[in-house]
Amino acid sequence: MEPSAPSRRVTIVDVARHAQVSTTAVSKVLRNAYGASPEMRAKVRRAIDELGYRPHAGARGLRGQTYTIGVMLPDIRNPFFPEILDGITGSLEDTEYQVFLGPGGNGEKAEARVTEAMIDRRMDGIIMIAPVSPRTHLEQVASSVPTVVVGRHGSSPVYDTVVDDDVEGASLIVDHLAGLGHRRIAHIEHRETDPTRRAEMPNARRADGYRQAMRALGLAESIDVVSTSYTQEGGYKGAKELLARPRLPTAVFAGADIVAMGVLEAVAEAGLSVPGDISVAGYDNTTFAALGPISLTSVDQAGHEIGRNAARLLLERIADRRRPSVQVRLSPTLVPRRTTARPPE
Amino acid sequence: MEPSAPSRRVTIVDVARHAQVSTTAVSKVLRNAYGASPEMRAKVRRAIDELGYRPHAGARGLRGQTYTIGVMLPDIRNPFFPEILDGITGSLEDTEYQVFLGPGGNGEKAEARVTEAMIDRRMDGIIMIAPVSPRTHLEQVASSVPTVVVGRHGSSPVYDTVVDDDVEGASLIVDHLAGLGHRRIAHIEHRETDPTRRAEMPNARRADGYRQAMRALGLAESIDVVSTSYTQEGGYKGAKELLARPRLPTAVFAGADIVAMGVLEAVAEAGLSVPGDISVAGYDNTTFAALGPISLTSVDQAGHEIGRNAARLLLERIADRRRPSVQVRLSPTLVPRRTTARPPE
DNA sequence: TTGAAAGCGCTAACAG
DNA sequence: CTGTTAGCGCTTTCAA
Repeated sequence: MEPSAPSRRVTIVDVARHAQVSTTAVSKVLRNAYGASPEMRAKVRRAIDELGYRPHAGARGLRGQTYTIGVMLPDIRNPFFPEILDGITGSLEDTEYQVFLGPGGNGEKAEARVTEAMIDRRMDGIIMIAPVSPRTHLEQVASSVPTVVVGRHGSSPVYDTVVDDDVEGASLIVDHLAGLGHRRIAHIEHRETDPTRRAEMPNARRADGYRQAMRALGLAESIDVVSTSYTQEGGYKGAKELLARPRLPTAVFAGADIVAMGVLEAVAEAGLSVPGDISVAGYDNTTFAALGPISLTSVDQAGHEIGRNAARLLLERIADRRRPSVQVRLSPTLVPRRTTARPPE
Repeated sequence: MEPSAPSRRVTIVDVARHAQVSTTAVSKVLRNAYGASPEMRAKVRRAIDELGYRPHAGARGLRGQTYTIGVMLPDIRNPFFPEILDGITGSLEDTEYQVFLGPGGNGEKAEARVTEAMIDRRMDGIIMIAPVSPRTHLEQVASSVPTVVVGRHGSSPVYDTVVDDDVEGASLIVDHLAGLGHRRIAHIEHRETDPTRRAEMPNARRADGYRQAMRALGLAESIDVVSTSYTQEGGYKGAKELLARPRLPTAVFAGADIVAMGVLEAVAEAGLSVPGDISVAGYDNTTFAALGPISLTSVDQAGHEIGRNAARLLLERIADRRRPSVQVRLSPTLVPRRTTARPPE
């Protein structure tokens, strides 16, 4: 076997010649386009199989579509994304479209690089998962290619959105804890200063949902929010701060599972037990939340459903670029586990 | 802002006109190719900036390169991949190349689909991470595009490889446990029947490494391997089996962290404590192994280094497709944590 | 050093 | 229903 032999690939011309038809005919068969008799289709398909022909996506893209969907993933480490991704690829695997993930890694700049790269490659559509870029950038992307934005609140006329209701998710947790008898329920949020992001980012909505739910339960005076970041360290620091309060909270609602991990660590260090002395809840129902030694009460976003909807909306928008934008909102569910229980007497 | 307005993009012709030069000149500047005076370069670059021109990757690919690198990822859930990915993207971010991930999901078929899609898009190179496909498929891919295979033992003349030494990693664990005083050290492996895969897949090498290390320590008669799968459930079942032995092992080396999670669960169910009654070790040093409540002893593969090497080899091979293939082998390190300790008296 | 012209592989527009 | 023709946006000859 030759190392990467640049042997000429089979082209549409080869197929046409082999099948004794025009390239146009082959093209029509490839695209299932109108204007080819059944016999011709059969003949062409046979030639394609016999020659092992595969169309060159780049060349197709020069005139038509590239049959490529780009998914921008800000943080591949986030254990919540695989579910969404499965939903997307599952919906697309019976289509001609192929999904490629662009690692959006490090903030706005990396996101911009990836989206530009997707546009440079004329991808037919883009799904942006929990982007942190300013809205103007999202709209700029959306104005040049069909786009669906996932995990970001607020709507735009130029892109469709799919979100899970973070306000509802937060109240699921608060209600659950209050139902167990807790009153001093604290929350650890991700610090957010930018006003647009305060309105659009899931973390901010969760904090709002917490406040709303507390008020609805008549626990307004117990509202206690610590601002750190959605990291294990953020959870650790936030919990340290809470554990220094004159009156300890009996429950901590961490805005994300990873934050809850830091909380568990700090609580253990303080010699307190979970859930005996203090209940802890997270958000996202990540893989490790379910692990035996952790067993963290959390909120499950219907990741698979989110992905399915995103894919569906994108296909619809590719088919009709000027239809009005759509917003899909899904509801989360509570997953109670062993880190939450009745407060100490 | 128009919803996805198909407004004509700036092309190389626009740039050429704006700069008052030929398209050939612009092309040369784009590719840093030989044959353009400094003044011309400056003029062209200015035009590019002024017009906000970005080359169409697909069109470039029709004659030259696509400046796209594909990374096939079999299982996006595996917490070990992000490190490798960071290594790859880090090495490539100062180049013209853009990385896209292909979700290889469900076994050979999905892997084939993704690699074909990458080839259809004329990606300039492919990195396959821990592929499960038969070697013939890997070689077929490699024969049509520069390829680096990561996390798979055995070499091929047509592709380069980067692996972490799994035999060494296994012996790190066994030596660690033996050093603590353990003699009855059992191992849970991933069942592998295919002979090529037994030789090439990391899981099989780990099992071999375990046996080798046990023999080297004179513990040959204590060798005890249970074959299940690299899943939490596999770990659970494997541990159940081990806990039914007439003489219990004092330590269990699980072939992967996720397997160790299942082991911890089974051990807890049996009313035994870790590491008091039984020590447990994993492999991969995944994110959750470090979490406080888990604190699992594990083996860290130098993921970042693996990624860096893979990217470097790929660029070298893209530059010279007929150079002899290269194999890089890196060494893992032990990360002792709280799940391993001296055996009970 | 520069640019004109051909062509990469495909699809769209059109004519038969 | 079928085929011919003209590009898509770029790189690569090859001549000037």
